[in-house]
Amino acid sequence: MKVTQQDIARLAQVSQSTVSRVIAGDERVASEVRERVQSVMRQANYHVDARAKSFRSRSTELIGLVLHRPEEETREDPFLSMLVQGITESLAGSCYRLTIEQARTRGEQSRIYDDMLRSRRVDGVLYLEPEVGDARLARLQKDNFPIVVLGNPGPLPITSVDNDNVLAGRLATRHLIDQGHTSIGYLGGPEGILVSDERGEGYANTMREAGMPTRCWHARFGFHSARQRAYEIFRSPNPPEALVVLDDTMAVGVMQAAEGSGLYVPRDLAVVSFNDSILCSMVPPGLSSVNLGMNDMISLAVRRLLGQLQHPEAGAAHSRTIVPCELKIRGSSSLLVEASL
Amino acid sequence: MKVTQQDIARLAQVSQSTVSRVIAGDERVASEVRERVQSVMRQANYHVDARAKSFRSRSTELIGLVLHRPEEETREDPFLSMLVQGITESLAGSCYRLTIEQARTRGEQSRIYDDMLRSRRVDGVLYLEPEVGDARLARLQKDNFPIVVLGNPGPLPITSVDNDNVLAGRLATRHLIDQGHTSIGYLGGPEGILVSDERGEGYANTMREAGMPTRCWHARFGFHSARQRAYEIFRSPNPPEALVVLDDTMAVGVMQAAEGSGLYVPRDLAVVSFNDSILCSMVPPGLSSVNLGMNDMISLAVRRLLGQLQHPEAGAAHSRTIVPCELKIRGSSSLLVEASL
DNA sequence: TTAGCTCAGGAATTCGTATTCACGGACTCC
DNA sequence: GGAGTCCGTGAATACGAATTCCTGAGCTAA
Repeated sequence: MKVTQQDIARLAQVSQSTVSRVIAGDERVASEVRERVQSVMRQANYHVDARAKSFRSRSTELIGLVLHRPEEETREDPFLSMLVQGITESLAGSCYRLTIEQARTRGEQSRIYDDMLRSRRVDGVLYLEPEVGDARLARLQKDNFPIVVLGNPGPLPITSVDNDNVLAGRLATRHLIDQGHTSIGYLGGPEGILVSDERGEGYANTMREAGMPTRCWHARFGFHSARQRAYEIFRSPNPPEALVVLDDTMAVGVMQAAEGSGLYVPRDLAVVSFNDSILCSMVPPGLSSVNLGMNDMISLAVRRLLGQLQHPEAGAAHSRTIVPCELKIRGSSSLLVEASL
Repeated sequence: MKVTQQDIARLAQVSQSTVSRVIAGDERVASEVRERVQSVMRQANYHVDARAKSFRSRSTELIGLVLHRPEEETREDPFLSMLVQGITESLAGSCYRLTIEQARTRGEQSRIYDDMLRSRRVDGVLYLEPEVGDARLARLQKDNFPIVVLGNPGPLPITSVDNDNVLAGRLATRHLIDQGHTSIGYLGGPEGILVSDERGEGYANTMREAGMPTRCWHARFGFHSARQRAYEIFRSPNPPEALVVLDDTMAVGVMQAAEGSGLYVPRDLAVVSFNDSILCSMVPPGLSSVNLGMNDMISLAVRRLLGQLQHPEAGAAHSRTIVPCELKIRGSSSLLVEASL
């Protein structure tokens, strides 16, 4: 049988309101009464009913992480682990929990939107990599729903935490130019993916400024797809001698294709990618990668979201934070540092 | 202003009960009325209030994933991605969502237990890698709380999905013996971790049966810790010529330490590990690994849990499923397959 | 024809908590 | 010493949907 505040109240000879107050930590209840109630609660093994509480207080104490990629693409990608672990870690100490909402298709996006927002299944959301002109995002913002975008929110006045992907693309490209390369290509993700386009833009700008021709390829996300595309690139008439690659997972695929094609990294092919994940240290000769400060981004984004949840009235205000990025040079782009994984 | 069923009822000239019935898909409501109500709901942009619904129906439509490792250990480990993605994928189509509960410390375990179970914040849990004799697990079971253990539940009558870690340890060790190695060691995780002990047991049994001496080392989880420990191992007086390593992430650390110690894999050191994750294909010369059927385990476990949620009365019944495992041989343990990543 | 039955749908109740309002006593202040 | 204030507490209410109970109309069968 379910123990309720009513039961506790009866046993402790107080009213249900008082029990509720004790639980809420209301200062105004006499310490003698408080202790009596607490003792009864302990004895009766009472625990607040989360559902009733969330019904009454209009808060689920849940924040949603909205992903827009299908499982296949992120399965086994350490990026997701980093994200999830970073969020739960940042959430520790608050009353909030993380729930994951995966929007595979348009239809699912719509369902999730209704579920989360209109039904108020979560108190706020972390929105990852919105598409350009995401209508749902605009509506969320208009409804003043607590939301923080991890990435570029476009023109919308939404609080966001992002890294400067264009700059990151520049850093990577600049580094390869500094190494003396002139034939540098860019391997991005599927067309229309913002981060991919932005990094590609940084690449293209830098190349143009250096008076060098740009060459861009696209692949689907993930190791296998990148490896396959890289094989094609190396078989092409005039393969590049250096590649900027969208992310570490894909870059590892590229490096493997290079090896399979008889190219030595970094001598025959230099590679630089993005994220600076654990993979960079794992694969010889070490993968040069732009550290995008994801951990900082994540904890900042969570902090911003928690702030919004605590001060819902300050809804109009929004902020856009750009986390600095930094190139980590490893063996894949420079003979000098080959030993340092 | 919040739109409620009451509002819809007024607009559609019916009672609130009828609106509720329409939403629930009750057959007994006249199709004419049903359509009228549905049309009004659409126009008014009505959505069920998830909190009220969960309060009344006593279901949060949430399942919890209970992890027992601190963030540091799983951060960037593709294993967690696999887990999370597998679960959300298996959950697609059901009304349930995933929330993550990370139990870092004893105190947190207790808090989570109260939160999830006693407060009924989730409808059921997937319990990962319980510790031996986990008291909370016993209580959960006694309370007939929907739960499926991913791993070994010990002597408790709890539905579980597991792989045969002892057998997996045997397969790995047998393979190394078949390759002609005689000096084979085992590098496990922290002492007292069940999966690690079980795989080590399979290793030890097989070695004993072959009349070979066993040598076991321990390291903390993760790439860096394993790499460091491997360096120590290779510097020891009489280093092994083959190693069975607890998981892929750690094995990659071992292989890197081997390279750093001037040992060539597989010639000077053969390595076999567990999980058969994407990492195995990523690092040259390919990492031999026992595929533990994690994807099958995950989808099975979710299916079992959903079954329990649908038929709570069948609480007494429990099942223990062992997913088959299979050794994938790659370059790290055999010169013959060096080319196959 | 009428007792009995089916069925759509309305009225009322319920879930457990948080919160508002009200009250009586103790206290302060002029 | 009376008016106003503060404080601890209890009573009552609200939250929104699901569900139970009930009613009245239409139907069937004897």
